Order: sequence, then C-alpha cells, then structure tokens
Amino acid sequence: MENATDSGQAELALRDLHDMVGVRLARHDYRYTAGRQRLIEALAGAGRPVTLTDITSSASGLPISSTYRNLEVLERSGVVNRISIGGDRAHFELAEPLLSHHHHLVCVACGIIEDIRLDDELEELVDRSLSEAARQAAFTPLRHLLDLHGHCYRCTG
Amino acid sequence: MENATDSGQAELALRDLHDMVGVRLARHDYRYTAGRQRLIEALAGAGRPVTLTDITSSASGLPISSTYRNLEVLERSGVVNRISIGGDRAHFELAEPLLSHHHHLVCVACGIIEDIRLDDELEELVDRSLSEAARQAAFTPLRHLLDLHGHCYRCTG
DNA sequence: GTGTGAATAGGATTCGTTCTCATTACTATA
DNA sequence: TATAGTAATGAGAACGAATCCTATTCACAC
Repeated sequence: MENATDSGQAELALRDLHDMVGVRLARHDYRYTAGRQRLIEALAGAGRPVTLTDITSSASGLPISSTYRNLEVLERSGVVNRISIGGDRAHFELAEPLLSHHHHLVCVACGIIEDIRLDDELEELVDRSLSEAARQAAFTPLRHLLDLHGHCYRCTG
Repeated sequence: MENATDSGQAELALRDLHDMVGVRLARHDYRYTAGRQRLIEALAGAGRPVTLTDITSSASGLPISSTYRNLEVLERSGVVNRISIGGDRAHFELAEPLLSHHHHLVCVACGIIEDIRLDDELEELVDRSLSEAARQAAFTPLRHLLDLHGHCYRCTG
C-alpha cells in the first residue's frame, strides 16, 4: 500500500521518529538534546531536502552554529544526509532508514529539490551496473545517487 | 569498438576539439581567446573532472579570476559542465558533445571524481523512469545524473 | 549540592567564489 | 593605417557559506 499522500513525509509518527533518532545518537554516545529534537522536527516537517537557511530562518529559531554542528552529529550518526547538488548551499534531509530510499528532482533555476521514488527493479539494475563499474576501477561502493536536473513547474518557460 | 585506453580522454584530436569549441563560442558571440584555449587544453588533459585549483595551480599558470569567468562563459556555451558533487569545491569537465555521455565515481573521503560509462540499455531505462516521475511532478527534465559514492582505492580501509 | 564533560551560541575566521575596475587586446568602420 | 567601440584580462576587494573558537550553560553521576 502506497503512502504518497503527504509529500513522502510523515511515514513515521513523530514519536517513533524521535525514538529511532535517540537510539542512533545513543549508539554513537551522543545525547538527544532539545535543540537536536527541534532540528529533527524541522527536517521531518519540511518534506523535502532543505538548506541550513531554510531551517534557521523558519519558525524554529535555531542558531546557525549549533545547527551546523548538530547536522554534523546527526550525519555521523546516520540520521541525516547531506546533499551537495543543487547549487551553492548544501541541502539536508533525513537519512535512508528514517525516510524510504528515493531520488531527487533538482531545479537548476531556483535550486529547490523534491523527492521521487523509482521502482525496485530499476534500483537493482542500477546498483548492479554501478557495482560492476566500481569493481573495475577498484572503487568501494557506498551508495548510488540518481537525480534528475531540470526546471520545476515554477521556473518553466 | 570501445575506446577506454586513454582514461576516456583524447576522444578528439586537440585540433578538432578547438574547432568545436570555437564554433560553440562563436554561436554565443564569444571569442576563443588564447586564455580560453589554454583552459580547454587543461580540461582535456586532465582526463577527469577537476577543481579550479587543479587548473590554476598546475603548469597552466592561468589566473584565478579569469579562469572562473571563462569557465562560466564556456558553461554558458555548452562546452563545460560544472559538477557540484564531491564536497566543497566545484569540479569542471568538458560537456557532453565533446566528451561521451558518462557518469562519476565520487570518493567521499578525498573528493576525487572519476568517469565511468554504462551501457546504453540502462541509460534509456533510467531516462524513461525519470521522465515519467518528472511528468508527475510537473518538472521539465534537462539531464539525469547517476553517480556512485564510495571510496577510491587510495582511501579504502 | 558538587563536579565533570558534553552541548550551546555568539562572534571571529577561513576560504571558495564572485565582483569591481583599470588596463589591454581585439574588431569593425572610416 | 588610424580610430573608436567593445570584449577580455587580471589583480585585488568583497561576499557569503561553512567552520572554528571560547566562554557559558546544561545534564547526568557521585
């Protein structure tokens, strides 16, 4: 049963999300402080990858330096992914186990990023092909990245 | 018949390359100056996507500001692609018609980027799937991006 | 409560990138 | 050829995202 009603977000109840993040942080000897919880809620609430400015300038009121630091902590704990595509600023989103595997539509005009899902067959095919290419280059695969660059409906024309 | 003997580079004789670049620049009312020719040769000689520092600190002796500006001119003329993955610095490479369609292995440790080729069948499959997803999101596709993140043989272990 | 180390937050710093502007090199028209 | 007129150059200043520094605050253990 699909659940694409809510822009791919809110796949987990907020409480479950906090529980999972807490466990992952604890596993790395990090505390799940109030600021980190607010950061997670900002990320979960966005429903798409966001920039640091998106987070700090929103109602969250989170300070810049702490947010950078906490994003790094969350990234090291496998809770957050940093996305370097889409222009000059980095985007951040919840990582794979908390958000189902997906890819991105990147608007080359305004830099906005949206999530898309592809079918599993294609995912496997891509993985196999890339792994083979990696093997030939003595490269140890970590994850693939499959994005579409173009213009969002706002920037078309 | 494959031509992977030379790190995917040198698919064109240098003269042909210069001719093609010259035509593309002229099409946009840009001149193909000596500095731009040296920049193209640096890009072609690298055989993989390079950073601005790679270019300016090499034997080329090209000045920073001119190189940034000329990379922009070349990008606008469809001669150069800017790659935003691979950490904090942007990478640059010759664009599609001058370099055959390919993808990248990105080392998450040292940031180096190498080129790989995938078979055409997969490329088509990926394009079709992404186009369908784009259609649903009212997104106008430009090009897809399919990269593998991992560790290069130098950074493994 | 008291102590210890993690976490915070504001400001300063770093560094890749862009901008400014005076100078130089082309190109086109007399 | 001269002569504008315009593009291109290059050195340094400016900008801004990201990181570093440091004094303060917080959370948990004894």
